[in-house]
Amino acid sequence: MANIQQVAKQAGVSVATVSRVLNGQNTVSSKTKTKVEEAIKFLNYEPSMLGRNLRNSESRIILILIPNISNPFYLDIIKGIENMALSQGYNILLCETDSNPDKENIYFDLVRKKMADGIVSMDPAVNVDTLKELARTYAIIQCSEYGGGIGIPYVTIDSEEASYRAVKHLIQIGHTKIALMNSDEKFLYARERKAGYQRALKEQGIALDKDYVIYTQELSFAHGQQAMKKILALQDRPTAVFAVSDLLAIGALKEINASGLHVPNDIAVVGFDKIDFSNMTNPTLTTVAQPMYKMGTTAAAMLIDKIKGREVDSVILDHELIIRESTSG
Amino acid sequence: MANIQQVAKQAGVSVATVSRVLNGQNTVSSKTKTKVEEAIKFLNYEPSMLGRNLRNSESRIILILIPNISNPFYLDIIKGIENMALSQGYNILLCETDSNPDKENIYFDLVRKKMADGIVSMDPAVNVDTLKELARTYAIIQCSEYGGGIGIPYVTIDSEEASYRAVKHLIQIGHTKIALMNSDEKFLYARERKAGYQRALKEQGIALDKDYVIYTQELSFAHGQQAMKKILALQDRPTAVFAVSDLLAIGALKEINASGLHVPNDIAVVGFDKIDFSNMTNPTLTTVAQPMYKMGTTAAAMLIDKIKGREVDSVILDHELIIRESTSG
DNA sequence: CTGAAAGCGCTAACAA
DNA sequence: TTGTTAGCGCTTTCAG
Repeated sequence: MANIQQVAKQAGVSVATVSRVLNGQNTVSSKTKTKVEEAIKFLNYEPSMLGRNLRNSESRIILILIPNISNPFYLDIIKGIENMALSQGYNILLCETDSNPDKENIYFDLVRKKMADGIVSMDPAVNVDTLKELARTYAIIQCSEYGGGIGIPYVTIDSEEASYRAVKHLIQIGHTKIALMNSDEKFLYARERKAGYQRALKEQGIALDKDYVIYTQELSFAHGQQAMKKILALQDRPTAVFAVSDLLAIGALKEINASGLHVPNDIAVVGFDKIDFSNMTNPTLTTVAQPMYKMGTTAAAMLIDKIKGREVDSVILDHELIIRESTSG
Repeated sequence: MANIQQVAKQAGVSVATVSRVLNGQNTVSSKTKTKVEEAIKFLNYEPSMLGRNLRNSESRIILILIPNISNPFYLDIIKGIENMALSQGYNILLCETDSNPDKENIYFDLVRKKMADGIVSMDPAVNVDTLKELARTYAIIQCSEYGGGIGIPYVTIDSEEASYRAVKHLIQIGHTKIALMNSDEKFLYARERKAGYQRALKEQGIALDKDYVIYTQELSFAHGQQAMKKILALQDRPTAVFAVSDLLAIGALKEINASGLHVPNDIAVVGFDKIDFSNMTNPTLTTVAQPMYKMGTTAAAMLIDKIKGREVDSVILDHELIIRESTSG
């Protein structure tokens, strides 16, 4: 547990010189450098980040805010953020908010108390006012979800267009009775995905049936099952379902199977997110792929730029429709 | 961005007094306390953890080492660790090692460099020598997986017994031709689960068929599929499969379905871990439940004890066999 | 009950 | 090329 002083003494130089060697400055003669390196090795010295961080007024930690760690949707984004962060000497603190303001506040405190240098927020339910307030002082990026027009840079995909393409695909393979399984429209992405759904229907002259639009409280398997139950109970049952999340869609799949109907012959299903499990279901799930990993690296790079005081602009990434068994029996 | 000096000046007291108020010491008169609190509010002061951490030689961060963030197995353990940590004023840094020594080393460095106060390791493939070496100086707990006898405290379940019960269940419902889908036996849990499998067979006088023991390189869906392919190709096909992980079992399920056979009528399947998705498959999966959340809280509590310099003993928690559709048509 | 002052381990401006 | 020294923001003796 040696410190820089002891290394300096051991090497017979000053702490400044040791610090220079530590930080790879080339203003040190190779002789002294060797001496210092030997002393470091001899004493088994490891520089303390606590001292360095205080001195530099930085923590080299970035916060990732997600509503729920169990949602596989976030996995690849997180990996992207982490790898980019690591490559720039940052570490990530993964924070599950449960969309609970108290828990959010614990994590916001971390940046207020200088224990974190910035935040990548992926929580659509986060307290937007607090976030906006924080963003005035601290580096914050919104990822995947963004509360439009609150002036925080974001990275996302074009949800409206993605939704439009998914529904158009269903129409092209012959469906006209298409249900939408959506989130609460308090979320921007929910409004955008509904808009895309409507545009596709309208373009093909299909009237919007209000009964075909079902809202769920959560993007979970169980809520997908529940919603599908309602859809199956409809008088004029739709022949296709577009769910705004794979977890919902997988719940729907299960429910359809349980009712003795066949996917896709009786009802076709499209999900959204391309989580790993969407390829493990029976049948495999047609879904919209977001470039998760890239979203993560982009968000991290933007955040680090912001931390360093540089200007950053929002980014919209591409998406892709993955056609699999649930729409092509 | 006020600091403690400015608060002291504003309140007309010394920094020591401010610090006392901050830390809730009751050696401050209520008058001065009020003055200080007003100054804090007035200046919008937030104490910096960088300063405090350096002074206290602690980071209040604990590391969680997992091989792969995508494995749902770890989710509840992580939640348990996090909640316990939070309640004690610690934050968690989630570290995915990819079972890659270089990446492990990045994270080990965090504790060497005082950026983390301790480690909960859940990586069975972690470099045991390094871990052992680190454990001499730093607080380390092994969770769920442990490399026996290396002197690091651990929390886990009795894998041998759990495996024994799972296999016994299969025997009780009439199976005698039972395959074991196992991990590489370099992992202790793999050896223990095999031992439980053997004990159950032996107890019932069923001879061990070497062809029925299949090893997979990874605990993943894809590897479960592959392994199941091999099992299905066997001359004398087993009527039941016990997989040491739900992900393997779900892969097996998919493969059996694809081959036109029926679960459980043709082949019964048992998994291990009770991940969320084990209840979403068709049919739902019989599996062994580990008390994940409790494992997490226990590990965190043990680690914090260790950080504070207290003695800690290893813990073995209970498990439970969850019988569902994949073994009871 | 309160204040002065030392120091946690490090970096960087300035001087030599 | 190297050393001296002043902090970064906080906690905690020790004195009063």
